Amino acid sequence: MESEARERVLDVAEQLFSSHGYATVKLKDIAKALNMKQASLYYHAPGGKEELYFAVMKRNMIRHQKGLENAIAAGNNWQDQLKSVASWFLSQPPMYFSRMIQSDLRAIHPQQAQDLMDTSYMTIYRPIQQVFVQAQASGEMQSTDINLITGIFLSIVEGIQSVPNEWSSKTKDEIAAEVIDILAYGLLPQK
Amino acid sequence: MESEARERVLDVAEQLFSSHGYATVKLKDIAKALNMKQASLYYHAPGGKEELYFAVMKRNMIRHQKGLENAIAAGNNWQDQLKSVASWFLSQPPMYFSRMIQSDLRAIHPQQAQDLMDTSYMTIYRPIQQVFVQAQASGEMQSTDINLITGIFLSIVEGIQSVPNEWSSKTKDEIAAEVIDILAYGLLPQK
DNA sequence: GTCTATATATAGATAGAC
DNA sequence: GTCTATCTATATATAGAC
Repeated sequence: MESEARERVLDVAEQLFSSHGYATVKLKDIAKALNMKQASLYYHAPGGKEELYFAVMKRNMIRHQKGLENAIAAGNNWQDQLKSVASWFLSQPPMYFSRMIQSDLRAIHPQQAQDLMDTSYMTIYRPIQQVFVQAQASGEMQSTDINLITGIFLSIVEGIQSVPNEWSSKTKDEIAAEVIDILAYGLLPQK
Repeated sequence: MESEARERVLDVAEQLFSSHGYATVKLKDIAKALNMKQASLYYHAPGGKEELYFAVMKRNMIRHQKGLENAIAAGNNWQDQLKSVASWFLSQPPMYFSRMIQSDLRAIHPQQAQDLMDTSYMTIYRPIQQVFVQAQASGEMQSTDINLITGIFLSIVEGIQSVPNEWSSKTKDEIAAEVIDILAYGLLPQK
């Protein structure tokens, strides 16, 4: 049971850690965004920076699990499911998967890093992978390398997250739909 | 004119900074990979960490400019050009563009950050963008949002960089070719 | 719950011997 | 060119007042 105040701390920490990474974000930055002093954070997060990061990411992943479940259930074919999944991601603090793996997890204890790797696999990677598995099993999609296309999809979503708003008058949802249409014409069975 | 020894320092620093980011990599890590002590780095890089990062990234981008130029010249149609471009990237230390922008450049002086942004635009983004511009102008590709598709392509290449080798028995070049084929069937003019 | 003050740890940078 | 020793700066963490 998390207190209201701790939730607020986690929210701000999540936004910053997600956007800029573990090492780049200082406790002072988080405190500043909350209009408090660095030391005050230890009331809400007695375990310090590393535990705060761990708690933030764990909560993030559990939320994604539910969000993705709903998103996938909302679509009747894989294109709609992926558009819905993309919308979900774009409604959340940006998730830079590759940076998490290549940078952030290297800076924390290996056991906690492994935990987050396993958790992200179960909560994020696997649900999306299953969309592709089912789409192929039912013949709605060409046979391609499942892990490859899952990874590519996640990369693309990450890419959309970081597209500057000035580059386009489109909303990110519109961009996502456009990209998935591009993917679709290549992935659909030959007509 | 860079000395042989400084080149070696830049090589190692580039590998580490590119893979894990500015804030995560400590001067001690770079020194260790070179079998020397942290303080010894200052002989080769008197400007310290920030200038080392700047020099490394600048050199990286200039090398990419030449590599991309050759890669693009090697292909007769946009698919071959992109495969060649992807091969080039995959032969280089991984370049995580979004992390550079979202994390690394925030940690250095704004003026140097702006310089690297501008340089990366000219040396990396623009050459790839031109592949799409020309492909569309000549009718070999459907009309789509140029900046969008350029960004997506870069995201995908980044994604391939970080695909663990165990996931697939394919080489990264094979993976890249496969992905571009997927893109192609969606991007080619309707038949 | 948040503060000031401060302790501790880590990282970056400098001086000078070899 | 690289080392040891050390200084300084920054960041994390703790203590205790309010």
